[in-house]
Amino acid sequence: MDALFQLSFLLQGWLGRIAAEHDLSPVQVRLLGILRDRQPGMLELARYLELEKSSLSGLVDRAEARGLVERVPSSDDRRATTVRVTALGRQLTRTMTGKVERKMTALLAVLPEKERARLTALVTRVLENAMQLPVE
Amino acid sequence: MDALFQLSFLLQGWLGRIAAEHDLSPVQVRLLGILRDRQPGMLELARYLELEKSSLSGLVDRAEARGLVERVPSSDDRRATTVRVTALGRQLTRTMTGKVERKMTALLAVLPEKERARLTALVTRVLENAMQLPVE
DNA sequence: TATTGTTATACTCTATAACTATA
DNA sequence: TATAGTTATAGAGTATAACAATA
Repeated sequence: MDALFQLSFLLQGWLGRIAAEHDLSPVQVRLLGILRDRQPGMLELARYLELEKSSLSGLVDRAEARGLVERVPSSDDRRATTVRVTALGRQLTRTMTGKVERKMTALLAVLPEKERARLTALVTRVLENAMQLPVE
Repeated sequence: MDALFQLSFLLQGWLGRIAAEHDLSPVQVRLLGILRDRQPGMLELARYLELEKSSLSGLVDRAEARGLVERVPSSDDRRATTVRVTALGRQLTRTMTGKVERKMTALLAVLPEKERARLTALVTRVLENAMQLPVE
């Protein structure tokens, strides 16, 4: 259905512009989002982001140079490195999340509460179905 | 609302992967989509894509090198160039559109027809509201 | 002078291949 | 040998600034 795609372009456009206001690329935002409640190794992080490990090295380099994340040597494997979000990175994430939420609230304000709940329920069912779909 | 964002990531992920199967970037897909029913000038195209004109030069260069689009000199302004999709570009767009539509149909098949219609109506209302929202 | 477009340059993002260090 | 990660290299995508040609 076309409306859902249009909406997805709209939302992603917002995300991109809000990120750009803070000189972040979409992938840097995803990186910070993943690190919100995890401290994964480089390979694990590459898997989350669907990137090659070499791509991740540069990505983390740049985020680290900006003080948004930091590499922490793994204690039990001296080859391995984990990545942790810094206080600065966390604060930046919060700022952006707030902006996004305010936009989203304004967008959905057009619907009365009952219909908003119906929309959420329908989208949630669609998402649950998506999990079952063949990955292809 | 979080579910809508999740859905937007899912759909954009599909688009990206289907485009990658054909060695196209998301922006190349948008370029071809815009050219489906228009033959705009470079500046106009840059405005649609929200790019600098210099960025567009390279984008069109690469698409032209692959035979997907072609530059056509404007007849009434010798400075201006218009961009036209080729038969090959059009065919590629059709192929990808078909794949996306099939995925979308499978995704929404979880909802009975009546609820699918309700979802469309709700999303459409939200989109209409989005037009009214301050651009900022 | 203003507008349309390209070129030069620099940076981010990405992949592949080769490498280092550790397991 | 295998695994975790980095480095070297190359190409796409983007922006800013300087430029050429035409209006």
